[in-house]
Amino acid sequence: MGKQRLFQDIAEKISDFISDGVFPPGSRLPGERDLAERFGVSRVTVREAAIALQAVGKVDIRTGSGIYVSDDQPIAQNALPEVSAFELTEARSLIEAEAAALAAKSISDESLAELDRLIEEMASSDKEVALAADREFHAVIARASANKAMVYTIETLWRMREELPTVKSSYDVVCYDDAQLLAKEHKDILEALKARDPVVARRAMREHFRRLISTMLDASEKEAMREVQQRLRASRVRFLDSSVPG
Amino acid sequence: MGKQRLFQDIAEKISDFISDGVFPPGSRLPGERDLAERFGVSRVTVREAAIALQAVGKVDIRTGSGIYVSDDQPIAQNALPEVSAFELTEARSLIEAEAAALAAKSISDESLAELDRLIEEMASSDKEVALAADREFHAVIARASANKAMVYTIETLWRMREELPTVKSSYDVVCYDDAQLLAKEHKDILEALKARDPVVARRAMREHFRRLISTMLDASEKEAMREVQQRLRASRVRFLDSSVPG
DNA sequence: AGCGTTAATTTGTAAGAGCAGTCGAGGGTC
DNA sequence: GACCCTCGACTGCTCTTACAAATTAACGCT
Repeated sequence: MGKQRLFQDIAEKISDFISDGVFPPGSRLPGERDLAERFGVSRVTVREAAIALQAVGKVDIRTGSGIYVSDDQPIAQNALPEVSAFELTEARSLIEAEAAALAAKSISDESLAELDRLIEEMASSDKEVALAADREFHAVIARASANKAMVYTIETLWRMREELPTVKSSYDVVCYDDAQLLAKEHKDILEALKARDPVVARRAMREHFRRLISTMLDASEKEAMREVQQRLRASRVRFLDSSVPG
Repeated sequence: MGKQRLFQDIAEKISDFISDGVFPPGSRLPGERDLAERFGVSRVTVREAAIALQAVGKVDIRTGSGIYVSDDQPIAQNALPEVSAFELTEARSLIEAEAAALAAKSISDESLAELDRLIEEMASSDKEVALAADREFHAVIARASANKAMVYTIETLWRMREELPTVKSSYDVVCYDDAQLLAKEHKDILEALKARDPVVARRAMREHFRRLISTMLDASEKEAMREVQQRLRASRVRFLDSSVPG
């Protein structure tokens, strides 16, 4: 793992210096020639490192002047936060339930047909296909809410589910151990949407995720230590007691 | 405007080729020497362009093998979507209401005191201070939900409110034209949290945003009417001018 | 046919040079 | 004294040449 490009090493070192406050935001760091000598590498390498850092917005290279640390350092805005599978599912439960409630009032017949098709696809034995169908099922409902902010939010939540390793493993364990139950929940949601009933749609979506959380908690309980068990159980009580808006 | 770095020119050209399908995702593009000759630049410059593209994820440079176009081209994942002020407010209404309901059950006394302080700060005549306090008020409640996914989501929604120009202007018009009403709504939310009542907290938060939406709609109605009037006035002037032959 | 070695290709890094843009010190003008 | 202009030092930008290291494909051997 230790053998990556040299210029990437240099880029990381410089980046660390910036993080550690050696080079404060707005300040100018030593010239290319100087840096090359300090790191014991060629100017080309320093330059490549600088360009890589510039491309991600950490520094700003000004011709004839120097390399400057960018003022707005929080470039990590697009980075996903470290959340637990439980937190993510709770958030999805609350947010997607509201999206479903919105969708119930304005969903088109085409979208309903699409959802029908996706439920069938989720029964596929191919995990990849089933997962994609699951994702699309929730995405269609999000779009049917006719609110682009909700769509974006729900997309981001799904990215967390797939891109955060710990979350992904938790979901993969839980999601497909009871396919029939999963299918029934999706059908319940679809029925509520077909009936154009926001209240039932919200409840169905919450129930879907409530069951997922429950299964997750059961799964973790088997492997977790005693104190961890208690914390999760407390969380479960808190969520299950949450009163649903009418 | 036309004088930027040469390697950036090359990077743009290559990027265009990728967008235009000349180099499909996954394909390997010509070697550095080859590209250098085609563009009439040195190999170093091609290399710098490639590194810049790699830093933003458009290509993948493999030692000893070549430069490959990345499979997942949608780099615009961190870009905020184009949402209207109305959509954003609706989404905030639904999501922050749930965060408030969660927070009601677990918020600490310290956080409640913090919220008290922030409400006072929002009364400041300095718009900057008031805005920062508003933001922090919602952020404190989000954190009190003890769900990092909710915190991140609400942070992102606030970023939309500040970074999308059209949304920002809408909010700036609406938010401070009735400071007393705004203060009362915030106090209502705080009271519900102090009472540890999730249902009332949710309702108060929804009411807060419902009123904002309502005010926004009124404002946009007035704006639309004003535009119509102006257009009519312009037409009248034009007509009067043109109907008087010299 | 399968497998290991070799050779060609490609990226990675180095060193050195000259060009062009930036910025400040110093001198000149009003 | 205040302003402007020139000039020179500094810095980034691009090119050339050269070699090292990694990968890949061809080749020959078993």
